[in-house]
Amino acid sequence: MGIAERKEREKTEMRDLILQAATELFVERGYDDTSIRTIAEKIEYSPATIYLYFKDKPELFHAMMDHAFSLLIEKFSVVDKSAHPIEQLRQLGQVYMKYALENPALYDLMFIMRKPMDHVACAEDWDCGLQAYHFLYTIIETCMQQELVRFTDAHVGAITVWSHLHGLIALNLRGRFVMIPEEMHAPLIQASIDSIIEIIQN
Amino acid sequence: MGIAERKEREKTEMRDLILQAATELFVERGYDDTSIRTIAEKIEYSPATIYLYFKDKPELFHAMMDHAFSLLIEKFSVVDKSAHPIEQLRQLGQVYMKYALENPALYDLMFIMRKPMDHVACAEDWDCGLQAYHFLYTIIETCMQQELVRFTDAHVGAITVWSHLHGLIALNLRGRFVMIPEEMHAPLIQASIDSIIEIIQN
DNA sequence: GATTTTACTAAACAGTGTTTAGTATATTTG
DNA sequence: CAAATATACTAAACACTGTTTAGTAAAATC
Repeated sequence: MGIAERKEREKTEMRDLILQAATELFVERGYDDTSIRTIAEKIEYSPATIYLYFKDKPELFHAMMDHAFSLLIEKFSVVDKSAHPIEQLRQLGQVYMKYALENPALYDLMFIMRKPMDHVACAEDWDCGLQAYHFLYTIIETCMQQELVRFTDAHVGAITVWSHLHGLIALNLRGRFVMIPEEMHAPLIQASIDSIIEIIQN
Repeated sequence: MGIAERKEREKTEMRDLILQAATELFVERGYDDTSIRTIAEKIEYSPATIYLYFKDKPELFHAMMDHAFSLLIEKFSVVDKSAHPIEQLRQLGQVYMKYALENPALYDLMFIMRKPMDHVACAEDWDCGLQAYHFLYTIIETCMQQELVRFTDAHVGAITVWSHLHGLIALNLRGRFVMIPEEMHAPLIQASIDSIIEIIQN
């Protein structure tokens, strides 16, 4: 049955084509200006076609978010697992911050926007997010086992670190750092991972 | 010239009426479902009337944000200025977190949403935000003068504390804490102000 | 009392996400 | 191979959206 296989291949190719066009538009124009019609126009299909591959606009952006997470998780793998746990934490943090600064639109999609999470009710509906979180959690757990950090609960520790980094990125990304000169934003964010590590260490 | 005064009074009354209706709708239905038409319907005027009082939808929501900030700043005044600086910081943080938990929609408007910041280019266009920030900055400065905290720069210190608190609220508000049981969210946020203070102290 | 200003609105415009009915083409079946 | 079916796609419509324009009563001024 070679035909069925080919059809399935064509189906995923079309899905990827839509997703890629949507991602390019979203990165350069944002969510509101990435309409179903402009995506359709870019790939030279009718708007209705997109609904044959995605239930609605939020689901399309959920798929885009999944893909963005796979890119981040891929980058997480450069963390040297044989290094000192605190060093692992530093590396993970730096990869995270670098990703956020280099892909602001995708970071926004993954951690700020409401729309891609519309169909996410329970934890299982967001396993890409859980997977990324697990990297941090595991390292914090290791740090705790070796009594390197001041936390008594690994979740509290992981969320403390994550929240701090996310807070910086999110306030910056959504234009709330107007009191800080623009050229200081990136250095401040870059330096934050070292300062938070210094602060949580025993 | 009593007529001119009355007209001006009526003008601000109408503005406030629109703002109040818009705020009520926004708090219970969110930004997207608060259309100019539904606001107009609620106050029993035509949609075009709203444009006689606000340039566009973002400007209306900017005014709403200004008002939300004035409520927060009002609450900031309960901080006991004769108390120990660290205690002042604790009180300020608690007021901030309480406000965020009790007014999630308004917090979102003030610190996350893009739309109300559309017309904000420079720092002067956001003086409500700067004013709120100044409360935190001043306390951190006092803490530094008495060598109570480990910071060498008051802006870095203020932003460290703010980012941590904001990160927690923002991740929670935008549904990214799916890995933590729902009933733990509020306690985690409530406790964070104490944990961050413990961590930054000398 | 005539004129101008003010406050408001009906209707339209161009755009949005989404659905429905219908049409060619490709595949399968008799 | 021809007929029947399934597939992939689209044109057009629906009910919205933010916003603008032209026009109309009423109020204020002269």
